[in-house]
Amino acid sequence: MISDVIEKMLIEMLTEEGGHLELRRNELAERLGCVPSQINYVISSRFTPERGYIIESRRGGGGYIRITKKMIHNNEFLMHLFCAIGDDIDVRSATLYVLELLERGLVTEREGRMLTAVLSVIDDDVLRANALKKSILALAN
Amino acid sequence: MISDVIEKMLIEMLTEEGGHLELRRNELAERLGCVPSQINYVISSRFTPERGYIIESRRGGGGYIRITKKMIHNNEFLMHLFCAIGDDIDVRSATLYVLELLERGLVTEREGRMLTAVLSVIDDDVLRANALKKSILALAN
DNA sequence: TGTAATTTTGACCTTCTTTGACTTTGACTT
DNA sequence: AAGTCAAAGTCAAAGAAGGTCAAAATTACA
Repeated sequence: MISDVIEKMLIEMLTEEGGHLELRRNELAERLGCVPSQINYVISSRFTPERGYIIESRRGGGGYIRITKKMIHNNEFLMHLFCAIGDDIDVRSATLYVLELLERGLVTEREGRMLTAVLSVIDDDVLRANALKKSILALAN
Repeated sequence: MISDVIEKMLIEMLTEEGGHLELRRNELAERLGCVPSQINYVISSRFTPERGYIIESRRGGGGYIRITKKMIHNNEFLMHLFCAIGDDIDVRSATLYVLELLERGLVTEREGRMLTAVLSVIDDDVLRANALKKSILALAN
């Protein structure tokens, strides 16, 4: 299965480069003999934020796809929290989580304020869950 | 990408000269090996008033392009930012704003990462604008 | 073995950059 | 004042990426 090959290759490159990788989609697809959108498929199905990856990209001339691996796995509590969040979360619970982060000194007071502020603006539980998870990822490393 | 090279060069010159710069378009284009209008492209796509640049120019003999980086103070900047956000904002612009907050030392790198993470998750321009504004408020006090 | 999930492909879209032909403006001559 | 030349400005077309989505193919599984 070509997807597995791509995944392995990306992971290998990623560990070689120390968790940070920038690639040219078309060039890579060419090298692997697959269509470019296959790369997107692999990325969106395996390099998800749930697994600690952050994806950024840019189109046009000089475009790229950037993959960053966040090491949240070396923090037991963050990991636990991450899983506990689930697919959706209401404002109240989210606020409680932030409070807990604060108590454990994993975020500063300012960061905590910012987080609660943002999370309370979001009016969708799924979106809020994603936002919280991504924030936690951003804190890691 | 030649545009990035030009941008870097201009920024470098700009900081060297203390935020003020006057250049000859054709001469610069020649030196960089690109068409003159490329300079215009870079200026209009990266040295925008939104990012605090002021562009003036004159045609004809002895013509020039002048770039000035407006140095406003933090409070003023927050004010400006707050207004500039408006009722809605797309991910790209939002990210640029966060970058500027970072450059001014108004947020730490962690805070910046958190902010961009959250803002990129939000899929509605109006919601994103509100989130960004609230965050900025959370920064004050 | 039939159905659901996953993977593969490709046509079409959006964004960003590069280039060049053509336009406008300003200074200097005559 | 008219003409000329030296800038800079504009704009649209072409080029260079990456993104999306849905249909087709394949694989997993009850």
